[in-house]
Amino acid sequence: MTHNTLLNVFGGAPPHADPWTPTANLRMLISAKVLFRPLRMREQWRMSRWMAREEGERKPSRKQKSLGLLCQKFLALYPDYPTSDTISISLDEVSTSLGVERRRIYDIVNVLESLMIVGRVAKNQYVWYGRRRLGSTLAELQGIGRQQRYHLHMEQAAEGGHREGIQTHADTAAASTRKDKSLRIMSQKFVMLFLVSRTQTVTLDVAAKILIEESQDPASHSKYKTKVRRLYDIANVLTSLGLIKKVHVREERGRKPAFKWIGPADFHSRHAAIALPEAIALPGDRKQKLARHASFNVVPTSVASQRRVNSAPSSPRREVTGKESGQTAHITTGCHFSQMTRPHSPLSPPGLNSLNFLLSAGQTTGGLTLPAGTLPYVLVPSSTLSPYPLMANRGDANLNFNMSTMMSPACFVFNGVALSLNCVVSGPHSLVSPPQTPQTPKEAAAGGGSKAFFQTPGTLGTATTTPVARRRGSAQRRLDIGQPLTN
DNA sequence: ACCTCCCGCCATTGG
DNA sequence: CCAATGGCGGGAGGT
Repeated sequence: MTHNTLLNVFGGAPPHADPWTPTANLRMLISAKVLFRPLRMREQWRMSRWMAREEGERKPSRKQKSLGLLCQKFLALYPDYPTSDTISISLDEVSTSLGVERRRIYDIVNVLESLMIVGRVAKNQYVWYGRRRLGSTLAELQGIGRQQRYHLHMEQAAEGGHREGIQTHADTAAASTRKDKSLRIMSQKFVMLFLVSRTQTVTLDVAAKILIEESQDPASHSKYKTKVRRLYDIANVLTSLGLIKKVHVREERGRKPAFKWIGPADFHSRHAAIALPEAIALPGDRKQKLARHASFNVVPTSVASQRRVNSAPSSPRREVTGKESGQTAHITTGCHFSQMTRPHSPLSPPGLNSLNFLLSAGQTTGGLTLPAGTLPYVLVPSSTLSPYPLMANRGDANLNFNMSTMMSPACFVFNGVALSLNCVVSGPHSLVSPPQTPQTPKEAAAGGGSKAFFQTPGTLGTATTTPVARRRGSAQRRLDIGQPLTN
């Protein structure tokens, strides 16, 4: 059974072949919704109960409606390891298909998104990544968790310790006006706790305390109960993902509800490509300056040498240049500009914090297809860029390349600053079509050599690189992400 | 009686 | 302005 099949069942026909609503009454519920749209949900619910009773049917029982169960149904609709990132999810269809209120889908999707099992693409539209990125996501969360010293937080919270004790790195998260104590964020933090814990066990109690403690919103400091409720929700989804399981921890005062990590523990081996040397840590001060206008230059090197490049001062280096500041930093594997679409995700703190151009060989790609709205991957067909068949960012759904910004003259905006991101690839293999596009003055000033760019023909859904005529020699080619497009 | 946590109201957001 | 999101906590089911 292919994705297509699933998708067809999913998107196409009316919801009657729905495996999750075996009983007629649910179906009726659904049609009732359509007919009586103006009715309040509560009444609809009562109505469905009534109908069920009338038909002498099994009442659902609260348990059978748990988020966890619902999540399992959701997961069952898609492959764990899809071969491409082209499976799209429509919340409408899912909620109809699973026969639940839309609100519930948001709960699930939010925690799935926090683990990059799905990615938000647009309104009512997500992409399914499955577990393909799970390893790297977990690794990243673990890294952040350590960096944030979450293990210390845990010890502290465990003994009902004081508050505000530990320095959570310069949290420059100023003006975080956002109501982002969201499920997404909570979920990521919750997971971090497991990944950082020696025993890989986390009590809801401790988790809740930490979450409250971190919440910079003083108003939420007294909402322990609410936090716990949310944690249960998250835990249910994580459980259905097979990442954690419920347990109890012994304590002098009896047992406390807790969860234990039973998911993958070795994130490193898998997906070697993604595990390549990454992030260059630019010295603090430079970050800002570089962020004003980052330009990433990639100089040809044999693929082989790339693997060890991180330590050896091998051939021509890839480098990052802050155009306006005139500063240059050398990097190893490449870069990835990370910024989030969604505010304050622990996964990618705002800022130019890491750059990853994955230049590993052997990646399979055709043209590239981008989910409308984001650019999680920048894939360059190996046929046109043989030494560098794949350029990808971290698979970070938060990466802030979205088509609309790409199409604006401003290129793309980062922290309110318009930027252009250039990846210059030189050598005989790098080929991309030169733009027939007039460039902004600024652009012109910045560049040298012919420009190539990602076209986004027609729809916002695709970007392609087109091979350019014969290229030879050491001519430099540049690949600009964020060029204004023609039209 | 305490642990879970579903349900849906309604404030926010985003388009 | 309206639809899509999703914070939030009352109160009911489960044990």
